[in-house]
Amino acid sequence: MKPEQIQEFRSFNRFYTDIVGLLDKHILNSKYSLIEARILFELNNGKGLTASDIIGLVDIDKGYLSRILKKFEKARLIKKVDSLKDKRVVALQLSELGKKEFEKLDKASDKQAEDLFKNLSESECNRLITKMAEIRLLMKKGIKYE
Amino acid sequence: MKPEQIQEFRSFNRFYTDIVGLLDKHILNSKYSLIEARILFELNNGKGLTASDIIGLVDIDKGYLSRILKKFEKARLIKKVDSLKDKRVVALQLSELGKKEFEKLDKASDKQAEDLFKNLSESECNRLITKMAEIRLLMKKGIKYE
DNA sequence: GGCATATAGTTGACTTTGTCAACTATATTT
DNA sequence: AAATATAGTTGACAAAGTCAACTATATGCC
Repeated sequence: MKPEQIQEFRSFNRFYTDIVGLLDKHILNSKYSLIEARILFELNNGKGLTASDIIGLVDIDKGYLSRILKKFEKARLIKKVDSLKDKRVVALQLSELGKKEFEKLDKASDKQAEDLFKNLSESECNRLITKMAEIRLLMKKGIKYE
Repeated sequence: MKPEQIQEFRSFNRFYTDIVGLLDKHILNSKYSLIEARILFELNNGKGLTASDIIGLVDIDKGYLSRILKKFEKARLIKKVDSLKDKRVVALQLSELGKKEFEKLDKASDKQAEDLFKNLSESECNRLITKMAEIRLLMKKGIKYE
């Protein structure tokens, strides 16, 4: 990759992470931290995940995660179900309350995205999202063989 | 924006921030935190910035920034120059050492980007970076009237 | 079977990062 | 010249994240 391209990439990163950072900051005037919201997302997304599964999905220290999950359990957001075949592992499931809480965050994030792009026309939205999907594909290809 | 587009946007955000998060994490086995590195970047970029300028550029609490700058000064990375016309403000300048330290971080980031994309062809790199620039333009347009 | 090694998750102790409000000093407004 | 605003500092604190030791169970291998 050429030096100017690297500069553009890094400049884009600063720009993009600043924006996402502001969005996250705003959402997170909710009762959940960014990482907690992400864990709720993953729990909603994949049923019966274990703590180890989550670590594979989000890059978090296992001790830290353990405490977050304990907090979630205490707040009745999740249920822990002991695995039968392996007594070390527990499957995690969002409770009804947990799902409701997740839905709230999810709706708020949707709303935020909608607001963010409210000045773009339909065709601009199309172009934007198409480009994001393409970037993702290209980057996945780039990363694959690491 | 359509619901599927919002989903794609948010999914892209998770993907992209995960990657950038990993890159940052790696760089930051250096002696500087992410925010410190960003402040060094801004100081290198704009000469004679004040603390307030930096707050305008990076979204940081002024107390927190004050301490970081004090730390930089102690480490001889910056010089503080009292403004003549307004005795409340101090202009900040990277020292030679500060510039050297910044260069190290900067080179490491460049290298990281280069490695990240080493499996992409020249034309793929072109497409990728072009799309990033386009996304930035579109998003800036979207945000402009907030 | 029985020992060595690996994995899942928990806990304690700790560091780093970030927040908030009060405060000093100077500048600006009225 | 009094009131208000701004730049930056400081103290006290809270939130986020790290690291290693530990328990319990599982797996590989002789």
